Amino acid sequence: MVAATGQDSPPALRELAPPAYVVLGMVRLGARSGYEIKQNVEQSIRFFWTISPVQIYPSLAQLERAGLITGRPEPQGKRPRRVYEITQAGELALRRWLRRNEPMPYELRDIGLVKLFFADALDSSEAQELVSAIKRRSEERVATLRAIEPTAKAIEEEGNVYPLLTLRMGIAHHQAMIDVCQDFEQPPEAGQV
Amino acid sequence: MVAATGQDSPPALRELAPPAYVVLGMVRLGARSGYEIKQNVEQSIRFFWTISPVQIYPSLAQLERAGLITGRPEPQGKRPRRVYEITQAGELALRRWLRRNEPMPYELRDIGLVKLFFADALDSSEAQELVSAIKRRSEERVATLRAIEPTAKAIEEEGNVYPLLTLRMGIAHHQAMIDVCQDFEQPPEAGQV
DNA sequence: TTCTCCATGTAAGTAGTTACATGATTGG
DNA sequence: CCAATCATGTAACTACTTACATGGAGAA
Repeated sequence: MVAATGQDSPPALRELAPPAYVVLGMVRLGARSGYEIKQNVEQSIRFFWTISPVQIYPSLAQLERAGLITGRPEPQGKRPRRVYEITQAGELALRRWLRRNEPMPYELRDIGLVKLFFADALDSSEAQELVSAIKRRSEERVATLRAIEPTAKAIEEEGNVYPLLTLRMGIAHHQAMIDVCQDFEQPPEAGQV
Repeated sequence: MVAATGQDSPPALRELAPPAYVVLGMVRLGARSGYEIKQNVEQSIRFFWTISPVQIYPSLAQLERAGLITGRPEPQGKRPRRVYEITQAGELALRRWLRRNEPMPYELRDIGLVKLFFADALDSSEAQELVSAIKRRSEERVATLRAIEPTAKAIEEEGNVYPLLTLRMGIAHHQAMIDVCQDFEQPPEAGQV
């Protein structure tokens, strides 16, 4: 591909990029302003997708031009503020994206695992220290995720069950890493339970 | 930070970036040329770190200037080729990096989980289809990783045990996601085993 | 009054990818 | 002789991050 850089064609007509769908989905779940979207992302999907204000505000404008959300000014006193709602067209576009069966690459970038991979260069006690650093990191992550569980359960009560599912995945995910570290530190006896 | 863009100071003296350490570590494990490094990465750490030829060759040059590896030409016939070995200084630098206790951010970027997070927008059968797509993806990943296990075990026999550990983590990791999907598809009866 | 939060952006820089370019060697 | 692989690179582009800019609102 050569063209379609984004300067030449009106963004409203081009295929939406993932950040725009994230914004659209968050508006659907009740985030009203760009600021609220950022807050909600930090409380939920940031563990598998990040987005910054610099991406959020242009995405909101693009979605509004495309008629997928409607915005109206709702200033707090003299502080400017624009609040949004999803439209019928927006609901449809979101569902179409969710149904679209396209490759979903799972991209992990983890210096910790890279270091662990090369840990044979260290002597054994230092390498063990690396293993427990990795383990501690996952333990902290599990604690962070558990702290979010009540919020996710409240969202579930309101009829949105999938945020809780992704949370459980994150927890299971890191718990599995903790278990592997533990096994490695104290190898289970063969023939024992 | 404002300066230190890389054009102005000789790269040999600046702090090495992660890709350079990846290259250094791979040379230590026996990858001789840039090409071999790329091959080995594709067989191992690509699941948590990727690197392209465009990063590899400049890194090799930088490491050589810094005295952490030594290279000599070893053409295959008329095809040019440069092979490398790690130096004492290189071993030290690698160990210093491995020991350095710095934050090790765990960065996951996964459109699949994002879609799952928003799946309440779909009706229930479509959402279930998404869950099984996620599950299938992890099953395929586990199969891919299992196929690498023999290689990792061979490397273990040669005295490098940590590559196998990171492989086991990857497997456990995705197996945990599979289990969560399964639980969600067939909720376990409370009070039952 | 001063600090933190709310709210929205611009400008510049970093890290990385993809596409392309080149050409030799090996195996069928 | 033709395709796949070996081997090394350059140039252009994309996506994202960080730093900065601005200023009102509410709380201590």
